[in-house]
Amino acid sequence: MTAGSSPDRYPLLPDGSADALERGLLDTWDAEHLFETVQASRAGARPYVFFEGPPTANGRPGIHHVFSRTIKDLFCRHRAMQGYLVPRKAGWDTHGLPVEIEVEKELQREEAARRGVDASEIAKLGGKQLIEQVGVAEFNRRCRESVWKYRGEWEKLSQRTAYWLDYGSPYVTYDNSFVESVWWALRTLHDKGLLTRGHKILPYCSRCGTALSSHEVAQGYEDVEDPSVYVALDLLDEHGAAPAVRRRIVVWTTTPWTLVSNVALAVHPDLSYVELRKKTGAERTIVLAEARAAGVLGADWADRWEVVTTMPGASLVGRRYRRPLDWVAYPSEGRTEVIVGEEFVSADDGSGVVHMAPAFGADDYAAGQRHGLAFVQPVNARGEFTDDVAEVAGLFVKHADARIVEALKARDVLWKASTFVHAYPHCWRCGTPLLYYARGSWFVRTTAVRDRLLARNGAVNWNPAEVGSGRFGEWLANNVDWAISRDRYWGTPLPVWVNDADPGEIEVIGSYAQLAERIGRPLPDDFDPHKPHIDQYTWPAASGTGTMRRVPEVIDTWFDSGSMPFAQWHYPFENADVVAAQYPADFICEGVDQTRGWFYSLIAIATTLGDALPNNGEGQAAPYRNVVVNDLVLDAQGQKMSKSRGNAVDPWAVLERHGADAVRLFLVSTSQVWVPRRFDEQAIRETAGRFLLTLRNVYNGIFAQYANFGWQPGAGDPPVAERPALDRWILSRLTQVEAAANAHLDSYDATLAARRVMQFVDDDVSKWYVRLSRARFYEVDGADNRAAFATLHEVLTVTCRLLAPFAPFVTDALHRALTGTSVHLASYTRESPTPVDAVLERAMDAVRTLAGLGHAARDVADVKVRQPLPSLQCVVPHDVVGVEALAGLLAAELNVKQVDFVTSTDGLVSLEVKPNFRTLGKKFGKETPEVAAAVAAVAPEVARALAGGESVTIEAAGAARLIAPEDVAIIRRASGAAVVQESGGFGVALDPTISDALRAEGLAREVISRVQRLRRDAGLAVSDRIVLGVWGDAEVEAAVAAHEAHIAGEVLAVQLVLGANGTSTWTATQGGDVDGRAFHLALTKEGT
RNA sequence: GGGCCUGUAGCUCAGGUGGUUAGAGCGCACGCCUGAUAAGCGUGAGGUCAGAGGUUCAACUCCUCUCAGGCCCA
Repeated sequence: MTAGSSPDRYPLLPDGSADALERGLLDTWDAEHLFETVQASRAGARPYVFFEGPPTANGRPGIHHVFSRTIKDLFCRHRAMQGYLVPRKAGWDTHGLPVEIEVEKELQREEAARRGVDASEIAKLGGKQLIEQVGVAEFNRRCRESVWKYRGEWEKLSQRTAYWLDYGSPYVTYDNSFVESVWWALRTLHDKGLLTRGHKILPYCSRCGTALSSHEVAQGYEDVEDPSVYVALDLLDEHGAAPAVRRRIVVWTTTPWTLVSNVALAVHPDLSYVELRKKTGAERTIVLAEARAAGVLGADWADRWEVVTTMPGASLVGRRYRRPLDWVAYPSEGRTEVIVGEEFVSADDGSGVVHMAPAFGADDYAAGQRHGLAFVQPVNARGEFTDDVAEVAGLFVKHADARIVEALKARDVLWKASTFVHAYPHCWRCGTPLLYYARGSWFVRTTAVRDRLLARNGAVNWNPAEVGSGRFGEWLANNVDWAISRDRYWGTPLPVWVNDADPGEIEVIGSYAQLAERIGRPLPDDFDPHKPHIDQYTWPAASGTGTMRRVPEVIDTWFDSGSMPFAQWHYPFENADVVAAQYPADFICEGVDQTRGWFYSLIAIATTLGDALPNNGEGQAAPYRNVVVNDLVLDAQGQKMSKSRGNAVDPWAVLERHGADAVRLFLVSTSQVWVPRRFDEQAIRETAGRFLLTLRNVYNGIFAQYANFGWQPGAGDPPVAERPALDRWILSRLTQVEAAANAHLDSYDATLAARRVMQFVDDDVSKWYVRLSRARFYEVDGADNRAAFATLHEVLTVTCRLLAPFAPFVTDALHRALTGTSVHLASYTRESPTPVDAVLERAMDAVRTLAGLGHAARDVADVKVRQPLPSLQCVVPHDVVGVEALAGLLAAELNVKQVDFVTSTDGLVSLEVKPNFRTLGKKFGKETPEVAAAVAAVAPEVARALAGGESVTIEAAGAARLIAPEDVAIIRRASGAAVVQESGGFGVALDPTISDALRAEGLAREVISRVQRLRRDAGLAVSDRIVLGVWGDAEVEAAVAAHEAHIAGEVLAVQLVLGANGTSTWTATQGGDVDGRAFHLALTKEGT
């Protein structure tokens, strides 16, 4: 052992927790401005454009955020290491209902405290009242504030998990500049005729006077008892007149009040319908779905009814009928009292005939659009019938059900009425049953560009591909116009001004300058485009009469986030050059829940804007070229995490226990990111944690500990070609792994990339290279030692780079220790990696297989590895070459004196012929099994011929068959008296004979082993020299004497005292025995 | 009701173009090593490949249906 010249040239990683190591590095990065340095070092390089999907900061970030941010970060890091400039502008989504709800709850609590009642009491008042009570200005002021409630925590968590993002100049969707860009987009859409007015059916709370989002609706389902009413409506003949014999069609509804607004019936065109006549009754008949006859008429219906005809629903389509109630006049426009065909009609309940009221159901409305049906809406915003319906005017619709049922009975259209229990949505605030209700809305006419949406989507590289073609593609193919207006307060105001005297006269404002021009004066310095301030801006209509006033709505917050590619740069008012360079994105990544969210809003806006954006003309791709979609993070039991279940994981606690590296590595490597993954801390420890420990051990325990005795990279290191096979092998493997990881990341497969590198470190580096090379690290100055250090240094350094995107902390610590520089400034791949030696890799594979078999043979022979054995004979498949050169490694690994590779000509080998079904199947088809059986049973000389590469003819299945060498695999079997193990064409035969000399050698090794343990127990350093004493059993003493020099060299003994315990005072002594032979060991540290 | 995903060992996952002993890690059992040591390594036992049909000489793999779980939509 050479004395160390600079003991801390390679500093050991500290023993503390991963958390401590990572926090230390964060401080270092901070002090070095590492992120800024990386960005600056890539200035002028080709950009790799990343768009950050903006989170809302009014909720705490969870572990699933760590997940998607890890993926975003790792691809950005990889591309940066490849030399790209990767812009990483942070962003915040600041508008919208979630923010309003937070503030609303806050207001409810305050109001409750003021009145001294429970907050739930206040909630029943309805949201709008409370908001209007404090005033929209104050409400929006609070929303603006509320958005930032958790901003600090988001930034801290991002920083802690090494999600590098430029938080210095984020885009904020409520900023005036952002809003102005959104206005520009809306104005542009309007100029293209793509922004229009229409209706949309929304779940609506008549008490709160507001529509609810699907998320809110989902919170409010309750089981309630509702009417179940069947009506039988007269079918008319071809001329629209009532036929002589009454024919009626049976219709089911659970909302009788909507029958007032009935305009059509729907049947399923492919469903079978029957016309039935009562066996004992008059001529009149009824029509309903065949499958529902039993449900509607009773299980014994066939006893009482006879089938007149059976027909598909399609033949009912177009028929006229008479509506159940004629309380409202039909408008002049649109078809009425007609049967239409609709796929959504089911035969699972009801009568298979659905009543259509387009103002009160989403299906109904869509059907109304498709079939040009009339639109009847005799219900006001409070949920009451209007004065147009004298019979029930002023009544809340649900309360009118009873009166309506009475009227149906009186008109002889009621078939039967009962009640049933089902889940129905209620307002989560006040408990009022929701109505599906048509509201006036503004739409982006995405249906007008559906083909272009599909074409652009087709050009996107989706990961996984199914999301693009399936979930997202289906959604686009069935796309309906995007309703972008919201009757809310906190959002980008819809920049539409309408003449209060003529709703047909509208103007869409596309910039603040244009607004100032309209009102004829500059906007104030503190101009705020939000409600209510914006609503004060009015001007006389151009037509001469009336005033232009802004419509009350704000827009869907998804329109904000979908506008970020240009709005984050205040395009087109500023930064046209930046947008030209950074649009579209090369890469975005979000969760699957964003298919209808951000993925959609980005592509919808980009497609409708078309060449108003740079690089976005006809035929261009989507605003993103590559997407990675991640799935949910579930708990350890596979359950969705949620606050209510109490199984949500606190990311901070997890990071503290395992460190960000382990968490990131676990999340990415455990399964493909688009598969839901279970978050199990036990699993983190066992997989990522263990892996990182191995990596650290290789550095701390092997490399650094011994390199600090004096090795450093230099001219004295042998060139790779002159290093031992083991070194050349691991370097060849390294080159393969480097290329594979890089290629996987290039194709957005982070999981395979991570697994490939992890497997390399664990299997190739730790389990094989380091284990077999350990002794080479005990000295630093020989050529072989230098080769080992140089090789491991290269392996570790490159491995750090390959892992840096996944585990940015520990790889940086190691890379700095190895090279003095940050891994994040390094290049992901080397310019001139070691060439791959495929033959050597194959041979090493064979050796590893043989080593496994050898260990198994030792197990069977029950001889421990410490006991040398005379010989091992090996057989390998004939196409494995170069193994002989590695015989030494195998001999050392298995502790045998001699390793031989035997061939088929040797008597020790028998041949087995294994049919190759792949080629035989092609030649012999149905007869394959018989031919294969004959092939397997050929005589030894035939087998030998095949092994020699000759074709042979054999008799099989009643004919002569020509069998070529490629039709078989030859398995060589070692045979003889030795212990034989074999697998897949590899085999070993171990000679278990232990001669006296071998036994002595085994004893000597036993002694060495025990002395080493004693050294360690006595607390000696690995380089301490000792005086060693051995006495006891004669055979042991003889063995030690015979191998004295070797033992002394291994245990660093400067003197070996044999056969007497003498009078020395030993530092440490130990008694023991081997196979019943007792002896004593004693040692003293030199110089004491 | 529709779309998509998933179902392989106790657990977590691999298994181009169909080919006859279905693999790995963890865990478990047994053992090795003792100069990575609160580390390292080996061997082994564990599977009707969710189920049922079909195509084929041959199905974990292709097709159809069913079941279970998940996500999204209605």
